[in-house]
Order: sequence, then C-alpha cells, then structure tokens
Amino acid sequence: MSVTLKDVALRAGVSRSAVSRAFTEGASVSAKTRAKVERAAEELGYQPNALASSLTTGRTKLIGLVSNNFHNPVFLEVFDKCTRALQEKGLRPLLVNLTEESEPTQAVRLLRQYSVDGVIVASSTLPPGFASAFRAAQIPAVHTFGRLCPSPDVHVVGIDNIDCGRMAARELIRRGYRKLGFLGGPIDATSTEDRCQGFRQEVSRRRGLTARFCFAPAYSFQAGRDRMAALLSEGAAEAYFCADDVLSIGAMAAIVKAGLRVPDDIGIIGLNDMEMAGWDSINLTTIRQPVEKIIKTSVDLIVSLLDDPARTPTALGHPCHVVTRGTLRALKP
Amino acid sequence: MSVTLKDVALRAGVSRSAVSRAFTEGASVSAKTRAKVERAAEELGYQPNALASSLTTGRTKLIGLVSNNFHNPVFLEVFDKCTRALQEKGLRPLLVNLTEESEPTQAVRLLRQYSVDGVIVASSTLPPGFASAFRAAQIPAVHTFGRLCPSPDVHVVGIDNIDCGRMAARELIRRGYRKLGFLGGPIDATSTEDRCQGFRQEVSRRRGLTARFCFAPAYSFQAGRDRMAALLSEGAAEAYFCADDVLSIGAMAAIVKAGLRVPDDIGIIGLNDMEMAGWDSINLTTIRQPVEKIIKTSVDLIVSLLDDPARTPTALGHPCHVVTRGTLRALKP
DNA sequence: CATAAATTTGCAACTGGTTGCAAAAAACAA
DNA sequence: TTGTTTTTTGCAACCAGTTGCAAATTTATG
Repeated sequence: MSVTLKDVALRAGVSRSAVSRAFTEGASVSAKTRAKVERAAEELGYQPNALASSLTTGRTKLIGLVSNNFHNPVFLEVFDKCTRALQEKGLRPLLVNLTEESEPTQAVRLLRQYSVDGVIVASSTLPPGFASAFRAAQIPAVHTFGRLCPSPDVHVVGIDNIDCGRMAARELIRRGYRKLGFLGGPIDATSTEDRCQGFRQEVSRRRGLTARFCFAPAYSFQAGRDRMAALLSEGAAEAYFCADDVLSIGAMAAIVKAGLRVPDDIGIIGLNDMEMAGWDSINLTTIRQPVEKIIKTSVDLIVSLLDDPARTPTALGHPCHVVTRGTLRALKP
Repeated sequence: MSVTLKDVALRAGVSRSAVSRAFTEGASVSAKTRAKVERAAEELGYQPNALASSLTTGRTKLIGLVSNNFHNPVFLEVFDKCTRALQEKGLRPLLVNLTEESEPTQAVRLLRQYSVDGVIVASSTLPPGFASAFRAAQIPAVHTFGRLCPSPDVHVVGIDNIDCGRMAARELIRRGYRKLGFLGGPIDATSTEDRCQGFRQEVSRRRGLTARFCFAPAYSFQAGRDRMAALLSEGAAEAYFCADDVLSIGAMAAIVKAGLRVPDDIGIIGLNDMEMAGWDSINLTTIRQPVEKIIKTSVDLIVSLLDDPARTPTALGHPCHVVTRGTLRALKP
C-alpha cells in the first residue's frame, strides 16, 4: 500500500502528530523536527492524503463544477477559465455533466457524498430544486451565467440579459436598420426570454420600427440555420439579433446559402463573443460577455462563501459591450 | 454539521455496522433491519460520506481527467463523452487543467493526494515523467489520443496516425492531385510527426508526385490561417492534408481571403471530424477519428485496470476513415 | 544558577465510515 | 422439543489523518 503518516513518523523518529504538523502551514513545530520529517517524507515519497484530512478539517477543497452545456464551444473557454481559476486557489473541480437522463437530484446527492466544499453551476438555467437542495445541504453554490434578479434563491453571477437585448436593438437602430428581427434560443430559456424582452422594450420606445420575434429549438448551428432558412422563405427582416454566437453562425450559413450576403443584404449581431466569433472567416459583430471576469468573480465568491456559507444570496452583474466586426453595415455618415 | 452513520444508527435503534451494511450492496443484513435503517436515513436526509468510506475500502471512485487541450473545440466533445462514460460506471471525473505554468509533477502530486483510482490523460503528448510517476504511485493510467507504439510505457488508446497520413495521401492521389502538401501542427507533436511520416511514405511510393511539408506552431485557427497565407504567397500545392480540423478551417479562411476557392483551386482534407466540420458552411472533407469509441475504450480499460492495476501496458488502436464532404474535388470519372 | 515564560512534543480521542470475528438470533432438521 | 446449521448482529479495531491538552523541552529573565 501507499506511504502514510505512520511510516514517515517511524522513519523520522517522531510522533504522528509531529508529521501532521510539519505538513500544516503555521502549526507548532520546531525547524529541526520539520527538517527531519521533510527528509523522511522525501525519502519515502510521502503524499498526505487529502481525503483523510478532510474528515477532521471538514474541508475537501473539492468544488462541484456542474454543467449541461457540452455542445456550445463557448463552454470550452468556460471550463478552461474555471479550472484554472479554481486551481489557482488550491481548489479541485469535480466535474458533473448534467445529462437529460440523470436527474438533478442525483447530481446533488453525488456532490453531497463527495462532501464538496462548494458548487459552481455553469448553465443559463438552474434545474428546479437545485437552489433549495444546496441550501438544505449547507453547500455554498454559485449559479454562473444565471439570470440576475433582485433577491435570488442562490448566488448568481452573470450578465443583464435584458440590457443586452436593449443594447442589441440600439446598435441595429443606430446603424439605420428599421425592420428588425430577434432570433432566440429555446423559448423557455430565461436567457432568451430576457434578451427578447429587452430587445422588444427598446424597439417599442421608438417610432417607425418593426420587429419580428422567433425562436430556435436550441443554441446550436443547425437550429440557427434551419430557423433562418425558414425566415428567408417567408420574407426576412433587415437585421437580426441572434441571441447566441453559434446561432448567429448558423443563421449566416443559411443566408449565404440563399445567395444573400452579410451584412449587405441582412445584418447580424450575436451574443457571447466566443473565440470563433473573431476568426476572420466569421468576423461576427457581437455582444461580448466578459467570460473571464464572470468566472473570476464566481470563483472568488465561492472562496469567500467557504468561510461564510450562510450569506444572503446576491446577484452580481457584469457589463457587456458590443464588439464591432463585419456583420452589420457601416454607420450612416 | 451533517448527518452521520451514528445519527442514523441511533434513530433506527441498531448498531453503526448495521447502517453501514444496509448501504452496502450484498452485505449481510436482514430485510427488517435494512428497512428500519432506510426509513431513519430518509427521515434524517442521510448521505453516506464517500470519502470516509474510501479510507477503508481503498476506493475513491475518483478518476483524474487530465488535459491541456482547452482550445480545440473537439475537446468539448471529448469532455462530454468522457464525463458521461465515467458517470455511467459510477466514477467521478476530477478535472485537471495542465497549463503551461503548472508543472506536470504538481499534477501527479495532486492526483495522489486525492487518491484517485485512475487517471485518463486526454492529450496527444504525455508530459515527460508522467508514465513513470503513475507507475511508481501504482495509479492505473490511460493515455487517450496518445501515440500507439508496440510496447508503450503506459496504456494508450488512440488512432494510428501514420496510417491516417497514408490514408490522406491516398485520398488526394485518388482524386488526381499531383502536387501535394502537408500542413502539420507543432513539429514536435508526435501526432503531427506521425501523420507527416505516413503521408510522406505514401507519396514516395508513387511516381510523378511532389509533396511539400510545413508546420504551424499550434493546432489553431490563427496558426492555420497564417501558415496557409504564407504558403499562398510562395506558391501553394494543389491540395493539402491539414493535420487537424481547426487548422483546416484556418487554412481555408486564408485561401478564400486570397480570392481562391476550395476545392476548385485548392483541395483540403482535415483530421478529426469534429462537430463543426459537418456544419454546411464549412463542409470539410476529413478523416474521422472515432472519438466516442476511443473514449469508451479508455473508460472500459480504466475500469478493468481498477481490479488489475499491474497489467502490462498495451496500445489499443481504432480505425479511422475518410468522411467525404465538399473540400476535395470530385473523383475523375 | 534557579525560576518563569514560551515553545515544542506526544498522548489520546476524534473525524465517518468498514470489516473480521465471535456471540446472538433465526431457520432448519431430527 | 432439542440440537445443528445458517443468518444476522454488535463489538472493537482499523483506515489516514487532526487537534486539545498536559507534559517535556527550550528559551528568556532575574
């Protein structure tokens, strides 16, 4: 079997407590003992067992990273940033893929069994019961990319989707488009709902504008392409706010396929600013969601919740801005 | 604090052992006791602590999932498939992001501290020392997407990259291309090296062919685009095997930007067949790597290694095949 | 040098489970 | 009914650590 405290203690000629202390920052050990212990540990190739120590300390340094977005490329960036940020804080992500089959309660049970110190749910919608389950289990939870609302059930970090909707509408209007369109994701996704609402608000504040609203069944290329193809055949708007970059790319594919051009015939503005949006063959004008900052805030929040789990949930919003590339026509002079 | 065995035992009026047994499949408990325990557990909301039990059973059911590929979209599919497959087997992925800064030894230490039952390294190249470190620590390890070789240091599951190189060359030749090109990733990546070697072999077996070889500094869009732009200015080949789909997409962007067309002016064949390759705005002809099967094999292998960690490492290859889409010219009649 | 104060050390009990073993209970056979 | 066999149960020790406390050691002070 593997090398344990006892082995090191024996070899160093000290007690088990001494070894434990030598590996604990700020514990009461003399330099001499620590040196002896370190030497022995080195020789035996000892690694303290984090799980055993979690029993008494009550800290596993495990953070559940829960998501169901394994198809949208922007989430690769999310996982990258998130794992890095956690690792920097000495925390380890225990990844949970929320598939359609696996019930959410199953996921919560699992996270409890592994005594995670906290949970980050990276998904625009939170499965029902999650918030209360984590609260009941006293597990700090952060809903990253969730819907901001004044007094949420659980800590939320994200963007103001309503405002993004307004921002998109303003950008289109500013560029002289008058017949506007909104192409959302699933109609029951809160993110789509809010973006739609903001877009509608802004449009209805002005005169002389028309706006049509439609929804794709998923935030995916195919869904965007199919929906746009349908729109084209029934007479499309001058410019669309597609509530997601992948959706935008799908929509553009349909436009090009129909023999039209972006932005000359139809303008497109997306949302996310994922890496691909900047590829010059795509060159998508889009609303940038500050993923890195959102993740950083989420991780910092989790860290602070570790010492104060009962804090009242808050919503932390992050400002977005338009990244101008090539899929909207130039400003009128 | 949380509910423990003792609480349940007290409430059910049985010993702690009885509770433990009630939660262990196939343990010796009467139906009556089990019922009492289950009832009490239910009432208290008890969840067994997986980490505490790991101490005595020696099994954590944690599997380290190590990768450094958080930029290639194909890896989102990999993470998706891998987490699903592990979850189905009752195993939990502990994600480790191997960044440039963090030393690989650090990662191994971490995995030992968390007593993972096994490790899956999803990366074309294995950091030096990994194989021996895992062997020394007696941790079963599988190198997924690694280089197949007759007697590897560690279990490998992947594809025969040399064969893929040959396959690509044959496909180009079959379609009548005579001036061929190979566009690889980093020249020191074994995957690129092997694909290049196979391609060269096949070309040199025939007469009347020319082939030029070049390498991009990364498997990325930018790298592919920049490298291809440079090639175009110095006179490009008729068709290229780009050793990765993202690279291919970058290369195609450069070609289009230069006013040329794919496949009319230059043919492209990629490798991976990631989801995006099938998007009809990309429609890339490529060599399909059977990601799902590779992952499934890897997970099955890890599972079997749990009971037999010392098994001699083997290399498990998976066949690839060309997926014909629209980036190579039609076959000569 | 003796004494007081500060630091270091080991013991033992604890974390939340599992498990070998012997005793107790239940099931079966005579 | 009794004796035997089988099943179930609880005790106690164990897994790999941590930690409060009192004893032992070192350091500082008079």
